[in-house]
Amino acid sequence: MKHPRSLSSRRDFRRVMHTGARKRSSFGTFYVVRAVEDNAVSSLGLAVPRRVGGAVTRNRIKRRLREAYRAGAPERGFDVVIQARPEAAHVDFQQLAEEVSRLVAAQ
RNA sequence: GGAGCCGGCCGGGCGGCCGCGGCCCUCCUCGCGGGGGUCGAGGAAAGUCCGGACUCCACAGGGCAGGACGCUGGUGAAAGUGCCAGGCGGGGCGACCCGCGGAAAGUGCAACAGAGAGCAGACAGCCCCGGAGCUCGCUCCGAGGUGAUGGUGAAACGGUGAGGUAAGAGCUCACCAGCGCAUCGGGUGAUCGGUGCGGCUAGGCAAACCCCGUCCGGAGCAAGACCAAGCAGGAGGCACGGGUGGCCCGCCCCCUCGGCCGUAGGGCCGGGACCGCCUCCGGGUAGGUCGCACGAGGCGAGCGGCAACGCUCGUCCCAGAUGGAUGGUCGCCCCCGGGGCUUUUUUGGCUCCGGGACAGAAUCCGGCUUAUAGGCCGGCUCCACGA
RNA sequence: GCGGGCGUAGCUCAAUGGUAGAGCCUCAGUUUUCCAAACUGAAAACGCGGGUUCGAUACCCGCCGCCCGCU
Repeated sequence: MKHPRSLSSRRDFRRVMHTGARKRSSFGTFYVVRAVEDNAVSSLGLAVPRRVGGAVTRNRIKRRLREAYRAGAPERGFDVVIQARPEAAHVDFQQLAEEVSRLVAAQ
């Protein structure tokens, strides 16, 4: 399975965060919305604020979340924003991947 | 064996599986595709404290203001404590470490204590003179002398000795320390050593104002260049061509159109808008390419130099993302800590659990500073013991 | 990337080279039947580490934290 596209523009972030379904987990808040076209490649936006750590841990969180998404979440049809919390750096990867798949697929 | 000083280096390794970014090659069903190869974070990539390269502001001068720096000589493209070597002063038993223009240009500052704190000062004390008293080794009163003694303070206007004196005092002398001038010698120099003379003392703080010397234009790769796409302008002010940057001065240079003159550089005359800048409101776009990865470059030899470093030769090509790649996960080994077992101690073996730092390139480079688990190497000092 | 400002009692702020102060808060006492108010008293601080100075909250240097601009 391939990695999802990355969201970049402020506009896209706003769209997903305002119109999407909000779900919480121990390591972050999820915003999930159906993509405009059903078989478009899914998009993933990662919001990792400065307060969770330095550049190293923030990058690490983003990499782990991307990998966790790739491991099981739908390849097509969803736009997702994950707002990370400091716990995301320490959560077991197995648990992280299951949580991401479950919360996205539940939509 | 213990304690310590200085310098340099590394900063997990190997292998599966699944992935990411750049470049090259290749295949086809040509696309937002497949395959192969290759490269892919750091010693600090960090903080942004200095300095440069580079780009734009069209370009150089003088003065003022402002800022930075400050022993000497090297080195380096440059630089606040860049680095190396040296000088002087201070600290430490020592290896070593820390500091560095000027206080006899001027202004200013010093709480409390203390008699007195900046051309210093009589509280006690000491001494002399006059008077009075007396138990006649003194006491009291008055006028003076004195910076040797006490006490205060961070700091009290050289130290020791002798002479001198009523008591004292650089008052005089000798030596020492320190200062100035002259001079000799060593050193490129900071400065060191010596000789002579002078006057006897000139305090501290410039990370207080300041003085002297040296240096400094501004902005920053979101610089800047090109391409593409796209909308809708309005109000006010400034200027009446622009340029100079914080200010001033003088000077110089550059636009366009028409006409005339000149071989030409250019000159003269006349005209000058589209437009420009600033502030506010409103609208559009925030895509691509270049800059952008060969450089004050890395590594290894040789030579020169005490060294920093330089020169020559050989060899290598070594990240270029753009919401931002260099990862996720598993196994083995290594290191550290803890528990259990093994025959007791030391050494060791087996097994289980936990941990392995600080930290992520964004134009590039040279420094500085700060963070950092654990480990390696080299040089040196002091103490104790032994030979 | 470039630049600026601020860290002082629990909170909001002063003082600027010598002893750090005010208001609110807290605690104790007086007063009151009790509470409040009032009065009296007390506790409590210069972000951290070096340096300059006799002496630093202030001056200089380096860190740490927070806030704000410009592009």
